[in-house]
Amino acid sequence: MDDATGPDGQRRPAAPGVVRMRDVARTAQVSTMTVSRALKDPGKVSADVRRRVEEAVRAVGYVPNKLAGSLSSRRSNVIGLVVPSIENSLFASTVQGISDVLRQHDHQLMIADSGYSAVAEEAAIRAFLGQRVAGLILHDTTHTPEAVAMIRQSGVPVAENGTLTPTPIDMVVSYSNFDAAKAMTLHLARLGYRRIALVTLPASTNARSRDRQEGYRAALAEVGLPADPRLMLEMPPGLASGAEALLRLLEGGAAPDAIFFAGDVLAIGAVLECIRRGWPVPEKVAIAAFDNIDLLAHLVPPVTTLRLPRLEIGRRSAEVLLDRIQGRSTSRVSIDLRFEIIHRAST
Amino acid sequence: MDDATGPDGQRRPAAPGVVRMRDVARTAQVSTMTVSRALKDPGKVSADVRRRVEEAVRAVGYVPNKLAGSLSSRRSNVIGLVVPSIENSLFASTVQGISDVLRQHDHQLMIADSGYSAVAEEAAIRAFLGQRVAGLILHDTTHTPEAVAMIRQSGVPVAENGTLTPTPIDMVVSYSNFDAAKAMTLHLARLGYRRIALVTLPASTNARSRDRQEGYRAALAEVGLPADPRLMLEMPPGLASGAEALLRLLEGGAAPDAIFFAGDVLAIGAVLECIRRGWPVPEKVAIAAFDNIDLLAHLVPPVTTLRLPRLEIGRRSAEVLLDRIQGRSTSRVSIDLRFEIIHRAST
DNA sequence: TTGTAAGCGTTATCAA
DNA sequence: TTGATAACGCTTACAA
Repeated sequence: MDDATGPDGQRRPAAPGVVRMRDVARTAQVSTMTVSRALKDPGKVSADVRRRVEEAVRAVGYVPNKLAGSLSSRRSNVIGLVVPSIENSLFASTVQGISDVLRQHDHQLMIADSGYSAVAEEAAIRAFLGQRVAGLILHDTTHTPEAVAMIRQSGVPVAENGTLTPTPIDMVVSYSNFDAAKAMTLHLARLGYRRIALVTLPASTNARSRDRQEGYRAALAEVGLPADPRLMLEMPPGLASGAEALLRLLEGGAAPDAIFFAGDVLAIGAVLECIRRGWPVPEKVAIAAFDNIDLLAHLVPPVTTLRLPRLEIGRRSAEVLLDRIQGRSTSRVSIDLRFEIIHRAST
Repeated sequence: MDDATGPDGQRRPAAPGVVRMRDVARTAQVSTMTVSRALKDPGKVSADVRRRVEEAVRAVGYVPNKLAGSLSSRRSNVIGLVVPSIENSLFASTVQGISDVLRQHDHQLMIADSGYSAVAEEAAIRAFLGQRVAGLILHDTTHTPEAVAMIRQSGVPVAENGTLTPTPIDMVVSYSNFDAAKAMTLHLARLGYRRIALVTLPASTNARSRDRQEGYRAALAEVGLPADPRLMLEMPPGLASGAEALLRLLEGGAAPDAIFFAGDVLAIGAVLECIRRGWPVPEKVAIAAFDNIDLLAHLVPPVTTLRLPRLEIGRRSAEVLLDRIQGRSTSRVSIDLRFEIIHRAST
């Protein structure tokens, strides 16, 4: 057993309370290797040793150093997650799902946000790879070429979440924004609406918005409704934005009979504006939303929307990563999770 | 310069694409130490070497291994955060604030949620200490004794966020739940309301709720209003809960003229219930909320509430930790951030 | 079942 | 300004 005070090398001293495996080993009268075994694979040591080690761990207050462990074993138990915005509560369920699964499997979650910028995402990915994460979860599906190259070179498994992209880096776990927007548009058409407007977030920087626009157009084509460009609007996120979109559409020269708000909290802003003005929904105009925000069920009237598998996306993403990390699978899965239309009084 | 293929020790092979500092060193024709210097402190190497190293880094696609770096330097750039719930959007702003500051200072964020359980919080803290985080941010201010002991022994700086506790482990960055609840209650009294009800989340497990109840009582005492126990309610979180609280209070035998919802989205649920029933607010009953959720400003009527420094709490927490980590400060600060009453039409 | 030695990829230290 | 060497605290590989 070696001594902590080396002959010369005076490094930055460890914090006073820092306990190393060798301290446990000394207390338990065994080698560090035996401590290591007793901790990770208790079946491999004698009952007596196991007991002594456990006791020593408690006595000295030992917390194993994962940095050293991971460096040595070349194995990490940290997963890196990049979301466009931490503050946006739509992503919160997904993060919760990821966190739940990781906790059960003794893994940790590192999180960063890109502010909807691919360049910032690249920086976050580089930092995560520097931390030698065992896997990555990315909400966005568009990345800088450098980011993709780094990930490929590192060999780290990746799950992408934002939309069911046909060209994933590795694995995708999502629902189809195209299918979802198409399904809701068809639903509105089936209810008899003929002038269905679509409001999305700006599509130029957002693959999800683009997919939704295409799904909407596909639905119109399918039922033989004309695609009036005056009925398609792109708005910034926010409640006020939804109200503004409503007014612009209704007071323009080509008023819709239904508006499908396919983004953020736009629909809520619109319904509140209707309440404010005393406009009856759906008589004045029908309103549909895109996400199962709790509030939509409690608005007046309750709002028709899509139930998206946000939590499940998180859970499954974590699961497919763990499957790969723990060698249970080598396949590059693409998981299409299901959505559902929740019909309520607003349409 | 040594060779990667050792004489015998056949460990788990590194991933194919993994590049080490020695690869950069070989390419740039310098020692690893010089590469290390060129990367961390470019001023300490010659311009020529700097250029060669930079080029080599790019050529081989080198991403420094922080695990090895932190192990060797005994310095980490990871901060651990434990929140009660990831999904609860009230914490999202704080997380965003933390993340913003950390990114600017090249630090990473690890996040875990405790599900409002001190035992789960302890497990998360143990895991973080195992990762040798440089600092901890805890939303809760009540912890298991073991958790406190571990943190103390580790010497890691901690910032607590939930309420302005008089007995922090180390540092606190928060607002006073007592003062905030008191201020709003006084505000209602000043507006002429005489039967002011308080609805909080269950106080038995939540220090924040307790502080708010005490602030409410203190305000009543100060203005000489009686504290009618029938006017104090504890409810689980959620929109439906708010509606239920409203009905219970108004249809009980001791109807209030104002209700102060000091928790979660309770106030929103109550206002929506009023809209549903056509009850005029504040004529039928005045309603005040506790948090600056965007939606409150857009409801009908807009709801009086408190502007709490959620984002700022995150930013300041990260800042005081970094101050300590980087040796700019040794003091155990306690920061009382300010709140503000936003008076709107609902009261 | 237990221990010894080497090495994980970096940085601190000291010497040149 | 640069490099050689010894840690950092753990686990792998192998020997006893």
